[in-house]
Amino acid sequence: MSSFAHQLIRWQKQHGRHHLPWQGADAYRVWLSEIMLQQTQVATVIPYYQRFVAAFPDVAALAAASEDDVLAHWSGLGYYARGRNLHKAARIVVEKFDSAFPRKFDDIVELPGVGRSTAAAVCALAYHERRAILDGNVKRVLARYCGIEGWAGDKKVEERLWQQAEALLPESDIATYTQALMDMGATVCTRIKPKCVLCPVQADCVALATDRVAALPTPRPRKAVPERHAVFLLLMHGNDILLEKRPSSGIWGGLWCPPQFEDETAAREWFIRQELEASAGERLEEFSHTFTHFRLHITPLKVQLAHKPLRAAQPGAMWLEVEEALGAAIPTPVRKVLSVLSPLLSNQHQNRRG
DNA sequence: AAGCCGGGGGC
DNA sequence: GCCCCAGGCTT
Repeated sequence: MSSFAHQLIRWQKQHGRHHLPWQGADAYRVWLSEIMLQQTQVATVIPYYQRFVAAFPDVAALAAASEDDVLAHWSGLGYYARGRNLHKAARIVVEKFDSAFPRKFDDIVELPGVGRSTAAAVCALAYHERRAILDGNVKRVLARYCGIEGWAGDKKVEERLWQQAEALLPESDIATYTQALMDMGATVCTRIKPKCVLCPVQADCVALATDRVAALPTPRPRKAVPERHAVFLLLMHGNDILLEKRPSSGIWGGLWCPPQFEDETAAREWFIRQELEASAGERLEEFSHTFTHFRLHITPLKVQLAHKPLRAAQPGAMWLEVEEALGAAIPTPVRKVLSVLSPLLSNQHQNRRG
């Protein structure tokens, strides 16, 4: 066994994390945790994971649930395609694998939302199979340990990292080793101010030996984020608000939001076309929401309807009490607006979904 | 290869 | 503010 793997396994037993809620769990829960942990930090995931397994204790329960219910439990976690794919995958597992989470890597990696690294993580952690993972932690650890230059998003760089990840695998103790890589990256080989004096492989680290720890891994090239504007039309009737289900592709796919417009003029035109009559209108305080690739400035426009709408809500739309809406599949900025709208709600209720 | 897809932690 | 996080999918 390489010294690298041996040192990591030894380090893990004494200094690794041993109380994460999905550790030692079955393949379903390991898979669920891995999906939630994609691009999301452990501390953020834990409360979502706890609520999720309580609601959907096994893959059959998840498959039996509605996509809407699944997304309601995903609300606030972001990257909602993960939630939609998770639900889709659960139904595939029920149909194609008789409700037993697949045992083979080739089957797991075919599930929607599961790529090479996530499939390998499930195989290594749940099945103790000899598979290499390559997530953010591993990329950082290997870039430093092996002294690999270049942004990991670059195809050639990523291929080198995969190659090293495979080459350094131990013959046994795969689950412990895999967890060690991630725990090391999360607690010792951190992005900023790494604790090299505590590192079990400091003696062989190329970055440390060549004084490049702070420079590796090479950061992603940055671009300016464009600014966009939007109006949220908060159509109220008493305590009820109108929400529309967004198309499954694009931002906040499959989630429930107030009607959204590019500007106030577009919102007014839509309002008139719907033959609605307002008894009062109010422009609420503008706020902004930042995504990875743009910043959205949101102006909430609150309108009290004079009469109850004659027509029922159209398909893909629904009227909900504000309090109910806070328990639905809504993105964070909508949660923010609804919380302002309903200041009488108790803190406990507002925080229920985290 | 590059863009899209959220939200938050930590500095 | 900035950068990244137990990535994968689409174009």
